[in-house]
Amino acid sequence: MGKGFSDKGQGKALGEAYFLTENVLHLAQDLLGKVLVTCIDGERSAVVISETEAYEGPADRASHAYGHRRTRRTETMYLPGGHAYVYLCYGMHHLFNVVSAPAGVPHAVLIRAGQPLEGLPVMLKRRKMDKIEKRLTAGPGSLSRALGISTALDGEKLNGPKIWIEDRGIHFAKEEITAAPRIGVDYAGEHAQWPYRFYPKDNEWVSKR
DNA sequence: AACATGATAAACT
DNA sequence: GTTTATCATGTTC
Repeated sequence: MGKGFSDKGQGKALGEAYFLTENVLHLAQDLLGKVLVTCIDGERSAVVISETEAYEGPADRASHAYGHRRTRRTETMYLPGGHAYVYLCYGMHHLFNVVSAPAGVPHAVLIRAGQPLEGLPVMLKRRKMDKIEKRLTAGPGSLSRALGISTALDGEKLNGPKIWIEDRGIHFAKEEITAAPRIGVDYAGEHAQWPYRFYPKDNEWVSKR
């Protein structure tokens, strides 16, 4: 069951300024409820963001940019906020991150799950599914697959025409958000326990409780 | 060799 | 229904 979010009201695409904050923990929480829209090969789809993880660049052992590491892959994270960082994980999953903070500060927010909002038929087709279930858009790999996001979008600006984020007025207060350790970052030692993963309390469109 | 995962199957409660 | 194990897969370091 959904919360019955309307898909009628068109929102306004968020501009670059929104993504320039260095407070990536706040941004990760503020992105909950925002609408992630893609238009790939003319096929449009959108979800309400329902699970995020903050990666605090240089200070965060779980981040690809820990210690200001610069490689061909991580170069995207050093772009100014408002770009897409998409990389291949485990050889098959295209994980989508929102680059944040000013140029040179490699913070990012991993988008882990969303609630389907627009383009359900094309999302089902991309996922090779025939009916809607939670796993359609839960988990970063599944979400990207449903939205048609691939590493072809790495470094793309989040102001369209292929991918952008809208504010349609859905917002969660801090008390409505659960903070928990991030998934799949055990290699990061103590940093793996940091509560940098966020989702709205009682939201069912979350990859793991 | 490691990796910010997901699908599946088998063996549980 | 839930937990647990296994493995597919390819880029990066």
